[in-house]
Amino acid sequence: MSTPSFRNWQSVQDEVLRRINTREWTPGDLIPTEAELAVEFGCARATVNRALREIAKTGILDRKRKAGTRVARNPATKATLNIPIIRQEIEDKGQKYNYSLLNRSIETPPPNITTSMQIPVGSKLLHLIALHTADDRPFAYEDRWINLDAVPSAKNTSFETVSANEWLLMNIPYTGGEISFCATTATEPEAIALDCPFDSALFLTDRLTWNGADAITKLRLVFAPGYQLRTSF
Amino acid sequence: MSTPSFRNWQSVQDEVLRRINTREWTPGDLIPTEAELAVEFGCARATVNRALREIAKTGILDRKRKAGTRVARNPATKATLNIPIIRQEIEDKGQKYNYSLLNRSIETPPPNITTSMQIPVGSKLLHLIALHTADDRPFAYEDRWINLDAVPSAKNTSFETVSANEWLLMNIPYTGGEISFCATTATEPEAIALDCPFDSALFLTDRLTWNGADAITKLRLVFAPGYQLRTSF
DNA sequence: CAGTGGTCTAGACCACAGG
DNA sequence: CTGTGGTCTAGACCACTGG
Repeated sequence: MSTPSFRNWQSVQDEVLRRINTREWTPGDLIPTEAELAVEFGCARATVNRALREIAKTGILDRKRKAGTRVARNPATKATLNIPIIRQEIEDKGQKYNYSLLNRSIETPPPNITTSMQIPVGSKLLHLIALHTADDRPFAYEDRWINLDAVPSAKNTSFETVSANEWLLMNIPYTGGEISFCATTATEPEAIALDCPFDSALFLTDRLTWNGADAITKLRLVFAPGYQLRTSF
Repeated sequence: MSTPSFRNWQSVQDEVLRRINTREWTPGDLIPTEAELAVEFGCARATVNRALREIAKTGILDRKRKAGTRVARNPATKATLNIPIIRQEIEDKGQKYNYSLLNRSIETPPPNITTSMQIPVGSKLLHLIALHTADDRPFAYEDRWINLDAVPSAKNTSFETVSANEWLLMNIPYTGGEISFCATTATEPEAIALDCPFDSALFLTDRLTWNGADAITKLRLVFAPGYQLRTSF
């Protein structure tokens, strides 16, 4: 068998994936070492390393020093979600975006907010409620708390024309966060703002953003009926 | 300012992210070239390349040949979703998993299935309906179509003890797929199987899996009330 | 056309963990 | 202790694309 030449890491990656898909290497198998593959493929070890590293990141391969590289037994599918600014999400669909602030106040938040944001009980946070619309129809209802200790400049911002969504992204750095999705029925203010029946099934996003150890903002986004979150893997 | 030495790509990455977070480099800015940074950091260009490449993958940097590297203006947050086998998802929570097949038949699917799977109208597919339970309580209701042309061996599999979920993963390679999430109200059979009211808001996952150009399976998963999908970024 | 990122190479050293 | 992956280096060539 004349081995064709694999001169770049992508072709090496393709070949490795082919061998996995054709069961030439089956789940649980130890595959040859980088050095061996480099010889076989006629390329440098760094090239093989790059290819295998990228595959390992998808979970299809498990790599351990000394133990070698194995085909994973139960590769949990991984998909990458894009979480755009709402305005962009709407404008990308060719629709007209609009934003309106329904409420702005500084309050003591309910306990579930303080605990998830890890903030002293009794702290006051900026509480914003807003509605995002697409082509003048309700799109998403936003209920947000902002940590004024971490974002003092929010105190002097009205958020009447610029959504907190965009303002925070443009002005406040963050290092990470958590996000969760679920289905819920509308609360009364949500049903009114989104102009849908009280018992509608709505898609809900809950988001918490951190800058280092400081909670920046906690956000509850309820989408109008029909919303879908999509991605591919 | 005495520049400390950055001898590995992770420390270079940290330093670059620090400069972005501190607004030393602001969104839209062109940052120095790899070669310049390599000199400044006292490391090889490949090291800088690795660091910048990884950052670019998160969307925080935009890189273009000749144009250079810029701090992205609207970095859409990216989160990685783990889509485990349902059994693992349940067992990871320390609960007892059970699976039962409610229906198995070979049918002509409704048109929305044939179109999304890009299959000739009138083709017959294997149709499975199953219930996954956690600690003997309904967890998810599965409605699945399997393309027998792409997976002929499914015809001889009962799917009574092994869920299609696991059987397919263990036996059939795939190259990619699409997934979407939304909220829905229960259909009658779903409400009965999941033992919840008809108007419950349920979390729904729709999944389509491909092997090259062949659709393998299309799956509608409806979760019992309270289900949450979580991740971090 | 020329500047920038993208990649490959050959060799080297290191870190980790299996036996 | 030794084999394996993880990474760094210096140099080179290539590919794309902006001007």
